[in-house]
Amino acid sequence: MNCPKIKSKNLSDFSSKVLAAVKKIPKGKVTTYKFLAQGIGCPAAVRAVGSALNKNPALIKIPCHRVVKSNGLIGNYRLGKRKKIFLLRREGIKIVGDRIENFRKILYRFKNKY
DNA sequence: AGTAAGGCGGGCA
DNA sequence: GTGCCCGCCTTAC
Repeated sequence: MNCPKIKSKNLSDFSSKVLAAVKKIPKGKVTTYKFLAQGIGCPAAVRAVGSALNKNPALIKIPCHRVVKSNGLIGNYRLGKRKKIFLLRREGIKIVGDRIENFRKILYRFKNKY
């Protein structure tokens, strides 16, 4: 595919974009795989986004736990869903079961669509 | 190089 | 609301 424009040595172009975008998510907010995909100009690559995050090279630096499903569910996480929930709660995000409360309100949307 | 699997989304029953 | 199925793009073997 040709969406990615930036080249990187260790990371694929795609991953680089994804990671860069994730870093922009403000603390206390969340975004979805879909918006993320849109944000990097590949709205159809939602799955690929997940893959990229799964191989997250800098798990700590990159707040991948702030990325959830578009239906408000937590979704999965490299270190386990449980851990993801823990991290989110620690940022003030409330979670009930597997669902985020006030999902709509704390949802972060990317400004630049491409 | 071919194939399977994955932190998903959307549509429909 | 749930569950199933198909499509999507990338990465790993």
